[in-house]
Amino acid sequence: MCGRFSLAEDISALQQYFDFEISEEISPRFNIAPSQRILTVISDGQKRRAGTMKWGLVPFWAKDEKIGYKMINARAEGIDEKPSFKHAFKRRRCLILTDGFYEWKKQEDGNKQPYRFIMKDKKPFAFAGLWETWKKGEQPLHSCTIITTTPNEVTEDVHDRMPVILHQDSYDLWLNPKNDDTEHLKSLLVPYPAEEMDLYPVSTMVNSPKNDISYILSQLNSK
DNA sequence: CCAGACGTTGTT
DNA sequence: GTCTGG
DNA sequence: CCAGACGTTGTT
DNA sequence: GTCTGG
Repeated sequence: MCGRFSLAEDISALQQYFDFEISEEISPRFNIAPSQRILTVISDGQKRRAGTMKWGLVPFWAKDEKIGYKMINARAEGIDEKPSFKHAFKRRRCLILTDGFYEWKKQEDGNKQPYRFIMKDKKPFAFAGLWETWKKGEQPLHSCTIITTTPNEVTEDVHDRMPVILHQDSYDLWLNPKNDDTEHLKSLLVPYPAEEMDLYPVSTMVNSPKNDISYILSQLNSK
């Protein structure tokens, strides 16, 4: 996991829900893939600031930004010890905003069936992420990664990993750049309660008129 | 010591 | 930058 | 992560 | 099978 997710909400609703300031335009998408720019929230120590970052962490020491293609996920286990993640874990944690994510289940006939995971209350939510700044010539590149953990009772039938989803009351703790309580931070990186989540199969994940945001929303509303 | 990797998921 | 493997 | 290509010749 | 692009 977590290779794909979505962001179908309109920005003002997200802004109200997550309480951040933003100066960028973002567009809703039903299927966000690695290497694309995704909506993140960080803390400057005072306020929550939102902006886009490229999905695929490029550590500050990287010589080649292509390394980001291998850094789309970070396992929660040992995240504070891995050379690629330890710096970001200590100082650069972020939220990654979403309203659903996808996992593929391998069926007996060999085909893969995509499933969409959402909250039962259909509200947006946030993955725990890390971010970095990398100097690309003159232009700094901001990139990020999504942290994964073991599955809960809803996701385990489809996949053996799931993204770390944070509770609203732990956002500030996670984002605070001055928080260096490693054990406490790591204690947040656990599976989200299955009781609050829901899933349903989706027909296909290719770009098509049937897979735009209105289609996804109509599926949500018909449940 | 230097050189080279630094990651995850899933194996048609 | 920092760790691992040789 | 999945989906889709996996090639060359010859050039708008 | 393996790499690339999204």
